[in-house]
Order: sequence, then C-alpha cells, then structure tokens
Amino acid sequence: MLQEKVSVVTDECMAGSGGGGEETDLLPDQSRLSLSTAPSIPSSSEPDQNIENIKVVLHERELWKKFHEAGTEMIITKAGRRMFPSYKVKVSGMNPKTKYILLIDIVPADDHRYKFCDNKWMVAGKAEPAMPGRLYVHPDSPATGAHWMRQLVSFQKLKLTNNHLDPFGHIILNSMHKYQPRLHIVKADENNAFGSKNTAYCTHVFHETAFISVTSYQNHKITQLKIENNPFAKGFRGSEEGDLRVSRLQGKDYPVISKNMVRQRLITSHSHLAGKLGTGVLSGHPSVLSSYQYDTGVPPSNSDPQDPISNHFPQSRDPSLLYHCFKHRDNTRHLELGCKRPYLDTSSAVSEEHYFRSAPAYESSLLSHPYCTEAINSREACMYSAMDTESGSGVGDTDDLTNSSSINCNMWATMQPYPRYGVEGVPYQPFAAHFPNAATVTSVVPHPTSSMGSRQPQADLGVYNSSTSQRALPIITPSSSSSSCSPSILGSRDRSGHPPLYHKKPGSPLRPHRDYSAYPTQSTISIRDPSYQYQVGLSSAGTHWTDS
DNA sequence: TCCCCTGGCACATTTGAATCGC
DNA sequence: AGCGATTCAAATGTGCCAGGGG
Repeated sequence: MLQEKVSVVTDECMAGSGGGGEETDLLPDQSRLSLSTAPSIPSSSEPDQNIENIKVVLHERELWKKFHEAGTEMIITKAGRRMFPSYKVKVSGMNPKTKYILLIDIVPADDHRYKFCDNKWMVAGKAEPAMPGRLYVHPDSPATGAHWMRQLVSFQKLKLTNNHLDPFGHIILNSMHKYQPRLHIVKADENNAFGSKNTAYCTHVFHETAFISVTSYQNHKITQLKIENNPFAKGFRGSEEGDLRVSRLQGKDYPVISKNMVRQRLITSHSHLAGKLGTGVLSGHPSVLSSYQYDTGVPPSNSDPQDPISNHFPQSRDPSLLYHCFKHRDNTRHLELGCKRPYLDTSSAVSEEHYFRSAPAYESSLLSHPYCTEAINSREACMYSAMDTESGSGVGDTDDLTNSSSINCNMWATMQPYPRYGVEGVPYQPFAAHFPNAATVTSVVPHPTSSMGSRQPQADLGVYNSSTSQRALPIITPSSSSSSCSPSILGSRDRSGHPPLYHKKPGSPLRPHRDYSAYPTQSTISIRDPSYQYQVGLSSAGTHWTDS
C-alpha cells in the first residue's frame, strides 16, 4: 500500500517562498502547507537532499493577481492557444550540478462546469469528463540546476486546446471549466534516474494561476487586461484606432463603434457613475442600483457600492456592471438555469480544500511511457501525455492500491482528479509530447493508448488524494501557493518490469539545439522539426537517464 | 432563442534568413 | 573568412466577429 505522508513543511520546501528578495513578491507571511508524498519504497542510496530546498517564485505575480482577481480566463482553440500571462518562474535552491526536469500540468480545479452569468462565473453543472492529461515539459529539460537558476524559466510556449484529438501535444482542456496549472520539478541526474523509483520531485502550485478555459472571452475585464498587457494584442489598444479598425474590418469608410467599444465606454461612464455613487452624489438613484441587484436575484446585502465582499467576483462591482445589466435583461433565463454560486466561491478556502479533496486520483504515468515519434507540426510542442490506459484502474481499484509501490512510483500523476469521468467514445489519439533536447531515445515501444477513463491507478504527486485510498487527506491552506515535495515517487519500472527506455545521449549538451540524428530511425520526425512527442500513459516502458 | 464553438480576418510581434560593412 | 549589425519577409500570436450547430 502506498503510504503517503502529509506533512507541513517550511518554506524551504515550498514554492514561492519569496525569500531572498526575489523579484517577485510572494507574500512572506503566507503560511503554506505542503504535501510531502513519501511512498513506502526503499529510499535512494543517495538521499535527495536538495529537492526540498528548491524555491520557486512566480514571475509577474502581480499581473497574475490582477487577472485572478478578475477571474482569469484562458482562450482555448483547436489549434492551441498560449496562456497569457505566461507561466514563468524564478527557481533557486537547486543543486547547480544536478539535472532537473521542469514540467507543467494543468488539472481541473473542481468538478464543475461554469457559465458566465450576470458578470460572474457561476456553476452551471457537473464537469465534463476530464481530457487526457498531458504534461508540458520545459524544452530545456533536463538541465542543471545552474541552468535553471540562471534565468527565468518560461513556459510561454505552452498551448491549450479543446481538441480532444489534438496531435500536437498541447494540453487538452474542456471549455468553461476551471483549471489549476502546477509546476513539477523532477530530479533527473544519473544517480536519480528519470523514472526511477527514487526520483525526487517537487510540486508547486500558485493559486493565482488558476483560470477558466473559454473559447471566447466572457469577462470584458479580462479582455481588457489581455489587450493591455499582451504585446500581441497591441493592435486592439486605443479606442479611436479601434473604432477605425473595426470600420475597416467591416468595409466601411466611417468609424464603427464595436461592441467592445460600447462596453468600454459604458465602463467608463459607469466608473464615473460609480465614483459619484461612492461619494454619495447618486447614491439614491434607484434605477442604477436596484435594477442590477434585483436582476441578479440576490437581495442586496449591502447597499454600499464599494463593498467588495457582497460579491466575491470583483467585476460584478466593476465598471462593466452597467453593460452586463443590459445584457442580463436579455438573459433572464440565466436566473432560471441555476446560477448556483459565484466562481470565486470556489477560490475560497473551502473550495481549495474541496479542490484537492475532490481530486482523488491525480494520476499519471508520465515517466513510464515510450516516445511516440510521429511527426508533428508544432514547433515547440513539448508535452507529455499523462494518459492512462484502461489498465489503470481507478480510484476504487484496490489492486493498484495494494500494488502501489513500484506501480505508483512508476506512474506519475497528472490529471484525472475525477476518475469517475471517462471519455469513452472519444478514442484518444496518440499524441505529441516531445522531449526536445533532453535525451536520446534508444528504443521505442508502441504504446496502446486508451481513453482517459475513469479508472486510474493510484499514484499521485501528493497534491491530490484518493477518495478511496487510505491516504491522509491533504489539507491545503488558502495560501497563494503551495508545493509538495517527495523524495521518491517516480518509478523506474512499470508494473510489468520493463526497463526504462529513455536514455540520455552520452555527452549530450544541455541544449544541443536539436541533434535529432540520434532519435529513432523509425521515427517520422522531421529533422527540422523540433517537436518530439513523448507518449505517457500506463505503458510498460519506463524511461531512464544515463549520464556518461 | 440561446449558448457555445469555429474559422477567417487584420494587426502586432517574433523569428530567422539574407545582406551589408567592418 | 569571420563576426556583428541591420533589414526584411515569413511565421506566429492576438482579439474580434459573423455564422453555424446543438
């Protein structure tokens, strides 16, 4: 039986401790509870004395917080869309000579589907079946601690998609669902082989990076934040130019005021109005306040327009309120459809706990899967699949529980906090998850993939707990970030005992800049294509690092 | 009718090859 | 020939919007 320890750890083991005067400013006073996953397997001959000392600080945390306060939305498209703000971290505390792999996964934050209603995110029902879990491995992986600490570690090329059959290795998400990105640092030096039982890892979660995936922006405030901060969206800055541009788009010679502009101007006017309200100038105007409050169906608990608590979702009080009041009147149906609770309710301490508690089997087999070396077009896709196979037996599978040691260590967790969901009927296509320059594949074993299925093996990173296992329930404090560290979780062999397949090319540089000649000849990878795919699931193949 | 998704659009940025000068 | 700076075009990343499907 896998036995995990849930322990409170100090900031030395925590993400974003903010110590040492990092450029980002994680609040030093924020207590953090970390989960230490310590499977009861033999410890490494060489203790992982460093992994727990790694500190991670979220870059541009203030920007993230801005988005978070507004309710971050991330566009997902069929072709894949980058995240903005992009996930960048400053890492410290690594052993400069030890090699690490940095990767990100994005897990459901809860089991709800959301809808944007009355300028708030509301629970709209149960979540759809989780998408195949994929991991984005930083293209520099593996690299020495010195390399990671030298500069910001950017995951800006990570892409999100809603294409269930995405062949590019992008992270697959469901629209209108809430997700939480997580950063994993895996020790991968020769004494701690990638995929070995003794592989140490740390998991870092920055709660301000949680977001709701959408196919088009719902919250105008988020749109504005994106436009203001994303350089690629510069073309949408500036009202006058915007109007002219819209007119050009519509083939008109005269300025056309876009809906966005209308919203913007309503916001402006409302800001002005709100300011007057705040000063009491218009505080008695019934048509302004009461209409919205009644429309929401929520009696005003506080008539003070400045009261930020009366609604957890800030923009419900933000200047775009007026626009959404208009919109709401056309959408009274929303009121009947059960706008159950505001999105930010789930960001509360309770929801955080719910989030982790409701994630019983955050499973993965990241490290036990062979490469899938089919050619892909993505330039920088860098994904692992965390796909489970149907052999993965879900939360209730006691076999996996009792079999835990090697199996669990072998199957690194990702996705599937809701193992009851399956994606039967959605055949999962082997996808791209490449390891661009990390290592050389010495063999490739075809890997049967299957649906994400509701049945998952019992292994996790310690962030989630199984609802049926005997693990202690992790308790997550509502801090801005958390992390978990484990001295060993990644097994070198899967349950069938296959040896690792993933060998680092002897003498390969940290960034060989794509020496692909050594990759399997069966691969259809274009030499010019830096995208390599790494299939991850419950493969019988493991991975292995061998430094020479 | 409504909600959500898709594809095409124009614009801005990024990237890398080509060119030039030293 | 080698190196660095500059230029330019293609690729890529954006949000917007009309239209379509469920």
